[in-house]
Amino acid sequence: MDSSDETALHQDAALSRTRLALWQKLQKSASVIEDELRRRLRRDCDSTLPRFDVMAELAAAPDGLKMSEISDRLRVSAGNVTGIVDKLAEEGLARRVAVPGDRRASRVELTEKGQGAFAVLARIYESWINEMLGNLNLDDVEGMILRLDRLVDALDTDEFGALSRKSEER
Amino acid sequence: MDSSDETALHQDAALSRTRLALWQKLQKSASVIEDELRRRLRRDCDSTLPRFDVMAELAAAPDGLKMSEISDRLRVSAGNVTGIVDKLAEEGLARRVAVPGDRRASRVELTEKGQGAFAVLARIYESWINEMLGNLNLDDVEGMILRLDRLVDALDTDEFGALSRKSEER
DNA sequence: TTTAATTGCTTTAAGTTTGAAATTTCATGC
DNA sequence: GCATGAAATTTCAAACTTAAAGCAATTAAA
Repeated sequence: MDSSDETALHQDAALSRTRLALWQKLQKSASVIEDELRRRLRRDCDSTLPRFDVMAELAAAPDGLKMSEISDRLRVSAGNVTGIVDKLAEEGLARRVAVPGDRRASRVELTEKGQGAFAVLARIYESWINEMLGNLNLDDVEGMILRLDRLVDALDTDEFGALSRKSEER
Repeated sequence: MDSSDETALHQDAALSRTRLALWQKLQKSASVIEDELRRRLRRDCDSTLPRFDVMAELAAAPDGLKMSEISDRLRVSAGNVTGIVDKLAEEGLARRVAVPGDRRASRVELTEKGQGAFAVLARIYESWINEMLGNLNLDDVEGMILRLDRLVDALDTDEFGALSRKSEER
């Protein structure tokens, strides 16, 4: 092994360490923000993050979504979606609609009440995010989006099982 | 309201939207990576992410940590830490040590077996991260670290309750 | 057809996580 | 001393999650 090989190895190792540090910061940021969102949703809106996430997916899908589509997009188990949708339905925020031609499946959609409730929630939610990310300026935000897009592309591509489905399906 | 006010408002609204988009990407990246780590830890190492996280904190603290310190640093409930440490202790990977002068508290530290086990885990873990973040080069990584540091600083500063404790205590 | 395989969803059991008591110990003021 | 409040953990119940099993309906094959 000559010295240029050694240098290359050393650089690889250093980059690996730096990537690890990045992951730790990414993880911490995400969990700090998520915890705070959870707390505020519970405290101020009598709701939860999983419910908000499901409603957000439904609000973005004018024709509703099948249970399996919700489960794929949010990357949570099918059984879990059943429970969340059950509760939204109990509260009159969402409903299951029969799919003509397939009696196994059902489409889930927001009720009018659900749409109204989500519209309120979404505004508050965005303002919270805007507050929490308040010290990142436009350049920062765009720079990070650029790099995260690249990261997500790689994660989707790199086989990582169940998680690539989302982009494949679109 | 004159036109310059309107422009300013519009820019604020646009920035708010962009920040929201950033958060969504951040959240997705983190959860995709986390899910994959969870899966691999279970499949290849017969372990879990919370256990790994606790061991990592302990490994980085030569004198061990109090239960409350673990709970603060990982931002999980105190009751949860009790359970995780119980299991690590059962398996001989960690132990509780009495704190002289305070019979309420106990200090948790890795056993030698625990240190050995963690050393192995940590190498594998870093290689996984290095693989998953493989398409981010040094510039990307450093650019993101820079911005995430600023974000974390703001999150710590901005009162956000329980979450600022970590940095305050150091 | 009849059979087999797949799909979409729900149910169940087991394990996590949390938030709120409950417990024990420490610290302080009186 | 003694009472009161705070601190460090643990216990406990409720909510959430997942993986696996189960069902019913659909599709494909023989």
